[in-house]
Amino acid sequence: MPKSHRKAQTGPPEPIHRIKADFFRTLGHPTRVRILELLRDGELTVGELQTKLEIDSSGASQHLGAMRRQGLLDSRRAGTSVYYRVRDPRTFQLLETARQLISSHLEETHALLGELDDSGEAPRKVGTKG
Amino acid sequence: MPKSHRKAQTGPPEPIHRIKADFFRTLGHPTRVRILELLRDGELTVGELQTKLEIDSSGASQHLGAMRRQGLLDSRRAGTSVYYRVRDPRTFQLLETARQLISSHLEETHALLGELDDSGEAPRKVGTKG
DNA sequence: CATTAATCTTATCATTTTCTAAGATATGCT
DNA sequence: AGCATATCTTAGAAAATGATAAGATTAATG
Repeated sequence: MPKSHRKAQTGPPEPIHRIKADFFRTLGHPTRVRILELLRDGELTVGELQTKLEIDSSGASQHLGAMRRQGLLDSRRAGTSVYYRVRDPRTFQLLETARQLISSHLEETHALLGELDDSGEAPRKVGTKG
Repeated sequence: MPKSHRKAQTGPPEPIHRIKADFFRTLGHPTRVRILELLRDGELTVGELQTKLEIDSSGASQHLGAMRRQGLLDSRRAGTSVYYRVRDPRTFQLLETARQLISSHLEETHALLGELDDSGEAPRKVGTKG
């Protein structure tokens, strides 16, 4: 039915979906994904993470802070050091499911590349220019 | 050990983590999360999604395209309409795990709020200003 | 209290993402 | 072909995000 151009947003911005989107967006940075993987085997200090990630203290603090605010990480202080750890082990399950999804998409993509020589033409889906 | 400021990135930007981050970033928008939830019970046309989401065709196409490129969605054309569906059901498992993680964080946050009246002061974690 | 080490914060700028508007393509129909 | 509907693409403005640099806190130690 919708045919015309320009149609403005109307209702409230669906806060539930915004919360979920914020959660995923927090995971949407290579350094932050790496931090989670580094913390798979237990807690590490900011300094240790800094070294492994090869970033400065500002970057480390900012990324860690974002993930702590999002509830992904927990921290405790010991002297001048601060240890971070993953708060909920289900976070790793999430990462694993994501890995599977990405993996099967990559395989599919790879399979399609092979068909370029075989079955006549590229089996283009809608919107994929040939 | 690291004490000094400024330390530049050195090695390659870890493409594996970039790929994972891109995946999560694709999920990092309220409209895109909503699209996945709307497609939980099966495929819908762009026009149907447009109506339910109250967005214009440009926005719909852009979001759908991003998710199709990421391998989250699949599409098929039927006449002038295009039907979109979620490619892999594990995507819903991912959403469910995310929901659980968000939920338990919200509960924790809520519990902390309650303590403001009881146990003297706000039990501030590292870095939370009082 | 001064010093040092570790972490956090703020400000600014560059980059990326999203929104909006306009138009281009594709399909079906007469 | 000409027209209508649905979807996609592009371009530029606006908003959000990330990188960098400088400095502020916090805690331990002499």
